[in-house]
Amino acid sequence: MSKCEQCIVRQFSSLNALNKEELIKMANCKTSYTIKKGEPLFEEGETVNGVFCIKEGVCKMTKLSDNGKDQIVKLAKPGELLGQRSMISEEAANLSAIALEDMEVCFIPKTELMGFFNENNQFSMNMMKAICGDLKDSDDHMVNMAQKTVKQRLAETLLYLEENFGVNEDNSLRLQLSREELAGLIGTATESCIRLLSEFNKNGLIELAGKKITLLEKNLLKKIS
Amino acid sequence: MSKCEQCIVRQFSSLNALNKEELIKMANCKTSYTIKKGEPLFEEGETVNGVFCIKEGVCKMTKLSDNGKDQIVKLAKPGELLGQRSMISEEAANLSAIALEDMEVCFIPKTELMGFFNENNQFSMNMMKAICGDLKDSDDHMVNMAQKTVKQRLAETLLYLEENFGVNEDNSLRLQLSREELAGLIGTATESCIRLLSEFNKNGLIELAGKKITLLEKNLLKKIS
DNA sequence: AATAAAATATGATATTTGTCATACTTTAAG
DNA sequence: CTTAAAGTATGACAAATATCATATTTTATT
Repeated sequence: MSKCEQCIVRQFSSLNALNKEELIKMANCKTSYTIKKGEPLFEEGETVNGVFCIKEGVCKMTKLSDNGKDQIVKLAKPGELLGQRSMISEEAANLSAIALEDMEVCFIPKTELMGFFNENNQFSMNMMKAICGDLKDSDDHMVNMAQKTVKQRLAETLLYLEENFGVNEDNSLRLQLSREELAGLIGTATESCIRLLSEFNKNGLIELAGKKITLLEKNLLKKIS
Repeated sequence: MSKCEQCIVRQFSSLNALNKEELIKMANCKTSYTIKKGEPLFEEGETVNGVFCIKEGVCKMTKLSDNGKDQIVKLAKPGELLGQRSMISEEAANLSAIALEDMEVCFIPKTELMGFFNENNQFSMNMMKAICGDLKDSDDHMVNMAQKTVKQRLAETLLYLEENFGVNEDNSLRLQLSREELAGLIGTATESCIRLLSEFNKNGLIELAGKKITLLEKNLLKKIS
């Protein structure tokens, strides 16, 4: 069993408030999982009795809309915790978490975390701040969905993907989403997404090479968004 | 200075976890305000060093979009606390809070609340749950914005307004929003909102009488949404 | 009560976006 | 390597929505 104490990603999450003793306790009760690309960590409606800590890989948090399309509500990367909201609300998961890459995650059971809540105020505070951050992001995202055109949202999302998930050596976006996923993220039909990508490509804003997307004119993209 | 102990709305918010002693402390540091319809409690970008507790009246939480339109992110009613997110994140307000009716609110300074956080775990937990509830609502709202048509969102919103804010004696929606505000809530142009209201009216789903809106065929509205 | 201002309503039209059909390309499976 | 399946691309068209213009109604102000 690996030690939480030595886990690098811990520093980037609410867990950085835990002391040595608490980390040892946590290491003893956590479970580690390997999740393959495309597999779920948990799905909408499931009861998640604890929290997942992402050690490696990126996942999408999606919600199935009435029209049958999966809306991507959020992308989560190493260091982030998943499932906090459902755990705290004591409700079933509102979103599904699906691996976009092979992932390594640890599961920390609710009972353990609740103990930390009661004993470690800084930890509670960190957790609250994380959720508050999610709330702000969600509100902002909602306003964009409501008020911006698909073109604006695509431009914005491309910039977001580069900023938050980086690029490969060839400058293409590191996180490769399918066109369908990208459409789900910006909230549009897959064909519309493809069409606009083609347009951006023709206009020299981006370069398309198979699944690879490279941002060429970030200033112009910013202007569009 | 009125006593928090005897305030009815307290029971509906996170504050219901406070004990007698804490309530007395709070009563001594809180400030009460009367806010007239149309006036702001606080605005986007302001620093809010505490939390507002709504005693009476409803307010809208809005965000100004780049296109100049005000998107209503949330409606808040008596018992709800406002400004928690900014306070906890230690950031400027992300949203403006504007009174939709004459309001009575109390302001509780941050310093006081932080003390309660540290001493009263149930209070922290309540606050977290409230924010988690907001996050779920926001995520759901976002998916609706992205995936539903304006017509669906209007139908859904009308039902939401009746369910959450009730009706007058004549069965019309108690909370009267202007067409512009309603448009801001469902995320569309004012004209589109008016047009669809007219359509619903013609089809007998609702009845329009000036600013008054009465839901006639809730089952059909539900079907549409 | 008279007038101005704001809100509501509706038509005409342009734009955006979704849907369906189909072709092409890449990936996966045998 | 071959074939099927999935993903990507594009055209044609329909539907949804925004925008602009203008009329009507309501509300506020003097």
